[in-house]
This record gives sequence, structure tokens and C-alpha cells, in this order.
Amino acid sequence: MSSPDTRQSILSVARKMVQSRGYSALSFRDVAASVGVKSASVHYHFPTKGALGSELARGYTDEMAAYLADVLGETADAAAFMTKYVGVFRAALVNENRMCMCGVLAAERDELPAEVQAEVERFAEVNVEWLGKALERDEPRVPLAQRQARALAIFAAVEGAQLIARSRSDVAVYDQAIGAMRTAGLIP
Amino acid sequence: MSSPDTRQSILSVARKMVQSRGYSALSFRDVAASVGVKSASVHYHFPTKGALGSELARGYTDEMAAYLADVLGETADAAAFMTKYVGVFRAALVNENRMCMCGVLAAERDELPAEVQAEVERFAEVNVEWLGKALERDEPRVPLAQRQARALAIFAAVEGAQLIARSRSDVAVYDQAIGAMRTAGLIP
DNA sequence: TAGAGACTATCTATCGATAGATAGGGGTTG
DNA sequence: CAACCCCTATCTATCGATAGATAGTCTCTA
Repeated sequence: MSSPDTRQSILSVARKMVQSRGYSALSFRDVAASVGVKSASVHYHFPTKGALGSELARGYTDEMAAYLADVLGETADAAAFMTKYVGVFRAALVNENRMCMCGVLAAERDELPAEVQAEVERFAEVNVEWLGKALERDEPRVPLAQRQARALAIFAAVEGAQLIARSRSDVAVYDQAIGAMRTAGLIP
Repeated sequence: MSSPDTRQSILSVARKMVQSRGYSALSFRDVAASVGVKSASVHYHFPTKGALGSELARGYTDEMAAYLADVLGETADAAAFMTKYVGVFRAALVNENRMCMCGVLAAERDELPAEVQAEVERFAEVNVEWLGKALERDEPRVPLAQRQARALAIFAAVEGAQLIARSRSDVAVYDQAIGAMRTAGLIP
């Protein structure tokens, strides 16, 4: 197996592992076994656990940012944006009851190397900024600060809905919570 | 040191440890060192890590349930209830940037013994049920199902707000998110 | 009431398993 | 040949857990 393949396999396997078991439970041996190489080979591509973790988080955020940018490119109203947005987090639950990787990492904050922490914060920034832009489509006259505060609240609420739905292994919990958030007026 | 003291110290230290570092990072040695005994003594009081974890979660939920019952006993409207409710989660953040223990545990779901998982689910049930009762004070005519859905949404939103505020080590993020949730009408 | 026996709570020492990490060798390929 | 990639082998540190011993306390009984 050539290097780019191995490297990508490592990232893919490690991402799933973090999403389902957390950063602390991410081990070089498990990743290696799942990829089909030895743990020393994983160290070849990612010298330390922090290097692997930060690249994982960076790639995760980058992919999310790219997807959100695409969605924003389509002309649509805020409600349509939100439907797509909550769909991303829903998909993680449907896919083997996983969580947003940065949500998991946030819960383990004190265990993370600083470089990983920074990426987690960037993920939040990217999401909140995007949500602010999406809200702007509907209510361009609302002051920026107020819109950003609401964007922050939506991001937090969606992460929370995912968290508790996962704790019950029941995507219906997510749907119910998101539905109520929309009914109440938090999410367009 | 007599046994009840040691046992309580273990629970107290372990709770803080889980709240700040997660279940995976909870170790008998660290707990023992912090309490001032040997790890074997911790095993004397809690034979397995699962036993310690489930008792931690059980006690945590029990304390929360008792506090919430007290609050509900006081005559007040839903808004007053919510102020106290969000204050509980705020206090954890202020207190060394900790998180709701069951929120942390929810994120690590797949790493938890079944007995601990069950306690995490009970915490959610207790919270949602209480929130439903609190909402009932303001809107007794709203159908039960709808009220419970909103209660679920509030619980999820508050947990989420705490999660992302903690990831930034900034309680102001929590305040801003909660404020926007109230402004938007999700939280009374 | 004195002593035997059991219980409590802790200790020291150690177990096998696993963690992340490293040194150095070997094969493949451009 | 040189760079790249993966390997074997190993290291130190730590994990949860257990064995066996001990000092102190409690209880029951002769």
C-alpha cells in the first residue's frame, strides 16, 4: 500500500475512532490494526498523537468549511440553509451513532494538546460565522452583534441536540429537539 | 482517615476529574494520589472502574434531582425557574471551567460500561421531566407532548451552550448563547 | 469481663495489558 | 544511489486489578 493511501486511511480510521470513542481512547495500535499496518508506521506519518489529532481536527474543519461555503453559494433563504445545516449533524448520528468530532473534542478539552484545542475553536468559529451569514439572508437589518449571538446559540443548540441524542443512541431525540428549536423560533 | 471520609473524598475528587478530563482519563492512581491514599484503597471502596463511574453518575443525578425538586417547590414562574436552571450549568463553568458530568459522559458514550450509560440517560430524563413541569407553570394548556419536546430542546441547548463555552474557556460564550436562546423564545 | 474471632480499611508489591514513542533494518522505486 | 515507506524490536510509563499482610475496631461468647 502506497503512502498517500496509508496516510488517508489512517486519517479516516482515526476520525471515526475519535467520533465514536473520543480522543483519549484513540490509540496508535488500534488505528494501525484497523488500517492494516503496524503502529510504528502510523508514527512515521504522524510523529505524535498531538500531530495526528490536530491534523484530524484541521481536516475536519476544512471539509465542513468547504461544504458550508458550497451551501451558501446556492441562493436560498435561511430556513433552507438551516435544513442543510442540521442535516450534517444528523448524518453523523445516523452513521453509526457518531458525533461531530469537534463536539467530542470539546468535551475532552483538558486532555487535548494545545494545537488540537486551537483547531476545535476554529471549528466553532467557522460554524458560527457561517450561521451568521445564513441568518443575514432573512434579516439583513438585524444588528450584526445580535445576529452573531443567535448564530452562536444555534451552533450550541445543534451540538447539544446531537450530544444528548447520541447518549440515547436515538436519532429521533435529535429530530425532536431540533423540531422544537424551530417551533420555538431559535432556528429558522 | 476513617472510611466514610475516604469514600467521600474519592467520589469528590473523581467527580472533578471526570468533569474536567473525562471518563477515559479518570485513573485510580490519580484519584488515590489526590485523596492521599494508595490505588488499592480506591479499589477497596469501588471494586471496578465501572462501579466508581456508575456511583459517580448516580450521585450526580441524585443531587441534581434534589436541587431541582427544591426549586420547583418554590412558587415561581417558568422564567424564574429557567434562570435558576441555567445558573446550575453556569456555575460548573465558573468553577474551574468544568462541565456537567453527564454531558462529558455522553460524549464518551461508547467507552462507558453499560451501568454508567444508564445513569447518564437517567440524568437526561430527570432534567427533561423537570423542565416540562417548569414550562407547565406558564403554559398549562399546551399539549404535554409539545411541552416535553420543548423541554428536551432546552436541555439539549443548555448542554450545548456549556460544551462550546468550555471549549473556549469563556463563560461569556455561555451567557451570550443562553441570552440569545431566551431572546429567540426557546428558553422562557 | 476477657479473650477469640471477624470485620474494616489500609498498605506494599505485583500482575498482564496497553499507552505513546523510538532506533535501526530492509525493500521498493524513481 | 537516495528517498520513501514500512517493518521488527524494544523502551518507559501507566492502566485497571489482585494478592497478601497488617493495624485497629467491633462483636459475641465462655
